Amino acid sequence: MKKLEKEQGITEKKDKNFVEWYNQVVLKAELADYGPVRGFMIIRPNAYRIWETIQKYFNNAIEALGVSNAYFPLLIPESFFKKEAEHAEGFEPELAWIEQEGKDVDEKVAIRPTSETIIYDSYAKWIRSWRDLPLRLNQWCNVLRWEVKQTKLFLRTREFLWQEGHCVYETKEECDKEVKIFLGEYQKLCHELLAIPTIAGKKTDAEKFAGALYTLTIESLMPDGKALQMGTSHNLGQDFAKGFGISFIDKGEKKALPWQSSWGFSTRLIGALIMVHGDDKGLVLPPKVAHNKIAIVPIVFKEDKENVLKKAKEIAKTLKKFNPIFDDRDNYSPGWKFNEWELKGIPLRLEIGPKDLKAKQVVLVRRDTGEKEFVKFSALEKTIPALLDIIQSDLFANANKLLDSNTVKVNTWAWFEKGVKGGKMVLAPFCCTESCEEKIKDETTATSRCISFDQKKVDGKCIKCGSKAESLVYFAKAY
RNA sequence: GGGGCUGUAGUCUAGUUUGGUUAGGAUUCUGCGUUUGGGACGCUGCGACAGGGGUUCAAAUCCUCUCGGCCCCA
Repeated sequence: MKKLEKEQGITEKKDKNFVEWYNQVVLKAELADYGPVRGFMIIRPNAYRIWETIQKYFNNAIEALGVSNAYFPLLIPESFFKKEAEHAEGFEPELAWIEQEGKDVDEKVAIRPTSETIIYDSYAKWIRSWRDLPLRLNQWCNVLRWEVKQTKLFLRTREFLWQEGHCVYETKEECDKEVKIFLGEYQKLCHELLAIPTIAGKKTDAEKFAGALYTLTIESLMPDGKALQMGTSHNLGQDFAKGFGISFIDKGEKKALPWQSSWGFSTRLIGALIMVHGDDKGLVLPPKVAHNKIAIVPIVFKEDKENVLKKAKEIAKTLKKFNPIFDDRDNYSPGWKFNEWELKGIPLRLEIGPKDLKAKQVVLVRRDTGEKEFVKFSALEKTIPALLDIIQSDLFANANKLLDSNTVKVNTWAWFEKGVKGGKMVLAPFCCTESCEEKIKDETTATSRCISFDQKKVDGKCIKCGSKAESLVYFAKAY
């Protein structure tokens, strides 16, 4: 019996061997699988559901902000990469070029690593007047970046799914404002839907998006002490407009260059979700992310079999809006089913057996805490939504505690080193020069995560070089 | 970029040191029956040496190349 447990459940402890634990959860909860080509993953239905939930949530949010969805081509002509030098330089090492041997090809093409260039080529044709602005489009798609680093399911794969928003504005002010608004939407998505707390800020020049004026980011800390970038929003300035010939006639009847933004998050978020909430039994889904919020397990014996099943089915029907899984498989024991639904992260389990039938009640069990509660049939429809809300907010509160207790403010190099080596998110005064950033990376492997939005007075000295600090900056080892 | 480990069924694994039965076991899966309050049991059936080349009477085992997987460090 023990052997069985070992082979089918999660056998690694989250706090003992995090890497192996993570792989087991992803594979055994049937979230993803390895593809036949190195660095590519198969997203299985359990994870794709999560992605669809995220999409639905986010589509609602951006629609309210005047963003429409669209789709642009997968392949990008080589010449497009030459129109914005910094951008091209940043992505060049990771581009995958299509080779068509023996065929007559006009121009070399690459698979998109991101879609700025191909989208802005169209924008140049579409934008004529200030009346065409602002233009706000988003696309859901896959992108390809030929990573040479170790790949990791959801966190770093060569192909991944994401959304990328691309907006065009008349003025810098408008652009600045909305770059921040979209970042705020990301933060809301992480906090409210995924129950993952984040820190918001601005990237240093060394870490900003290739070709951007500046990049805003939200960052979270994973349980193994590595930071994960959850979403970024860039003010691209006017360089892309220049490069791609996007211009408009402004209200003063003069030709003007617009300001542009782009913003994105990827299926990485699913990786974060697994890492932050999962436990030694497997995945833990926040109720709002879970498509199936309840697993109903009837406990049937020979005698009362028919009655128990009948009542269980009836309950399943009344709880339809929670998309319950009705598990009446007779080839598995109840214990087996409990373990399976725990592994897969279903937020609530509802047990009903002959004893419960007599007492007109069911047993409700929370996935996150394992807490059991007897609930009368009549109270079910009220209790369940309330319980789901509590689970959602408890998960966020716990994750928040973890982030809080692992965020430290330091002002000496010794504390800094100790902090980042101990897997903390470290807030330190920093001069923001690339040379200092490079040194820190060499010595500690930590990188700057963001310049905190929360800048009271900075009168300290740079943690590394000792010259006057410019800002308070978060540092951590990162994914 | 540097280093290490590894490849036997869907999964885990024995066998490799010292070449030699029909490659053994567990689990999954198929089917039947008995079961069911924390990974049930009996019987039945299916399923594997990553690939190429070499050495040999004989290769999962030795040599070699290729392909793949995993981990650590920069």
